[in-house]
Amino acid sequence: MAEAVRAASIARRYYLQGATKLEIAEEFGLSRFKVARILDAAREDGLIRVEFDMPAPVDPILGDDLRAAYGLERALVLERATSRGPRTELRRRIGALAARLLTEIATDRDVIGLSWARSVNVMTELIDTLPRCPIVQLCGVQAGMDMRDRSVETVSRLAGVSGGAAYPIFAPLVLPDSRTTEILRRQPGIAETFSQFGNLTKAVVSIGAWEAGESTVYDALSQAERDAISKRGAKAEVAARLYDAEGNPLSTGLAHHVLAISAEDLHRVPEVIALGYSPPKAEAVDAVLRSGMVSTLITDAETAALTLELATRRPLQPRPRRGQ
Amino acid sequence: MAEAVRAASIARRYYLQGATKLEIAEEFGLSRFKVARILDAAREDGLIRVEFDMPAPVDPILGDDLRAAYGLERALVLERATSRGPRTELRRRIGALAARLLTEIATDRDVIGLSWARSVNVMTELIDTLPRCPIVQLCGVQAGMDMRDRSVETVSRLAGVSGGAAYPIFAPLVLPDSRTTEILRRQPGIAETFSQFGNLTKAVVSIGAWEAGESTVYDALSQAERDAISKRGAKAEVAARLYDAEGNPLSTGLAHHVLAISAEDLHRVPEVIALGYSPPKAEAVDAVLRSGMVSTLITDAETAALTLELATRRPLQPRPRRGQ
DNA sequence: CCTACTCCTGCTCATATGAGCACTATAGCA
DNA sequence: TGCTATAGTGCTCATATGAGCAGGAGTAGG
Repeated sequence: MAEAVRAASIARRYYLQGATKLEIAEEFGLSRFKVARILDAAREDGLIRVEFDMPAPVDPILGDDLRAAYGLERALVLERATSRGPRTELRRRIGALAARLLTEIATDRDVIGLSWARSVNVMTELIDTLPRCPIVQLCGVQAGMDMRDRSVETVSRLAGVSGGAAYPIFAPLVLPDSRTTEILRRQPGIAETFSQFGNLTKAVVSIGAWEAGESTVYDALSQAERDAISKRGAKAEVAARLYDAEGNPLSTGLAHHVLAISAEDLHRVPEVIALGYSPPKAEAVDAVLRSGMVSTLITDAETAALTLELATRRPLQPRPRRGQ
Repeated sequence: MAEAVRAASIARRYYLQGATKLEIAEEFGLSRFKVARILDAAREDGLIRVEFDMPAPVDPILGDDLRAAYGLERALVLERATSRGPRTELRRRIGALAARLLTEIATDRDVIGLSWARSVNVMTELIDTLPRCPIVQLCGVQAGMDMRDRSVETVSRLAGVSGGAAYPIFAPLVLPDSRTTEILRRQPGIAETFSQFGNLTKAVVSIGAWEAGESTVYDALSQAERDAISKRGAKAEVAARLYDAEGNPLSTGLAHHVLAISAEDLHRVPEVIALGYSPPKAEAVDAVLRSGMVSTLITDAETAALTLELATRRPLQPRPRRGQ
């Protein structure tokens, strides 16, 4: 106990008051080596707990582990205590985190892309200030989604908040055939939006799992096409683009009848913020993170833990994002 | 928030995983200076909290502050949550801390002195193992104290546990006059005990305040003598020796009719463990600590906080203990 | 009594780090 | 436009620090 008390004193001087080990050694009449060993031992024995006062309900440890495991720029993990509750509540919290992050990191030189997803919509609703920058819709509107919340206007709304230009896509995400898709893509407004994809500096997307209820695209297809895509190994969907378990983009027939940014264009965006929450999506999150496309992941604690397990279980070849 | 998350990641890598700032800088693509600044800022902003898992119910922060303020070797402060309750309960907890400390730091080369006090008695009752070392009674028995708990035998009991020699004083602490005192001091058993005072390596004493109910010696004197001593500026009493508010030993008439170790001999003991608990004793604790005699203080959280205030209020000339 | 062993300590030297400075970029303002 | 203020950055060099090692104290076993 006497040891522990002394160790605590030393730790406080060192960690909190920033004293040098040499100073501490003199104060306590020890050699600096002894001080170093006491501190190391205290850390290893768990005598010292370093905790973090986060300004948001995020779990810094899970976040940091995810960041390190997948080579992300950062990961915001909704802390466990706040991860409970119905899915809509979880979505609201995830959206709030994303809103806060985007508000914080957006500058007036950004070009911001938004994919279609309920969580992204929640995010836009929670943003009330944003630098003057263009807002670009990354994919068509999912017909199956609830339109009553005026989600079609999300891009315009956010552009209104920002004061920048809006590049919406007033067309469905999934179309019956490639011909219709091509025609729509060449439509004046839509073509203009597509032309912005090369200028994007930030994108907010949602991660879907390739199973019922975990991807609005999945839910919109025929059972035949769902199965065909499943057979190709699709595990995850981002902006109607598919990825296998290793994070490789899959080119399937789907690619030709959706109105959405291409996987390549999305990969080229310097900052991709991906929202992927709720445990059933863990595998999909793992897959998308393996693609190296994501710079920031926003998820909940439970999904984070599951995803981390997947990361540990299967070796992860370092595939760093550009500029990291 | 993005900043905070990054800072937390960095702090975790640095503090918990022991990474060097250079490594962290490379990982995060920052300069090592930036990393240092982030860590400094995180500390200053209170983003990082260092907590301690103490193996005893002690408050490491109050203890460390007391230690630093008075130049002690250490201070054990009973944590606030456990400082509540009736005085006997508090005494039991303080005694338990002292028992644990003494058990831990005693070696077979020690000569241990005990002053008379209820808290010291509680301590001895809670000690069940001790290296083989002599136990020396530092002062006579306070007649007013409750004898039913066989406290007179404390020294013998502890010597029994230790297996070492016992040097008791079977005589009252306060005597009617100096002549009786001198005669008793020369009595065979008592003289032998007094001759051990020069060999003491550790002493456990209690701090009394010079007011009713806060010092058994005070309570044992006539009102006339109490007042006379008060007028001399006495604030604290340790082993029937008196100290003024500055921690200077006072020589009063009392010195000549008590059977106890002299202030000088007590000062010479390398390790003096002082028990001073309950808020009314804060001033006395402050006074005794100013004497530079104490190496270890054991107190409760409330008293510790009050004493700290006194230390801050009145400048404290550095008067370090020997060998520190 | 020695020997081998472990544990603990503090040393050397290469490396990491901090204090203070100089430089750049941006902003506010005349 | 140019000026100053301010904040942020990364440099130099003296200092602090860690890894690994060597010596000493204690100890169990021969």
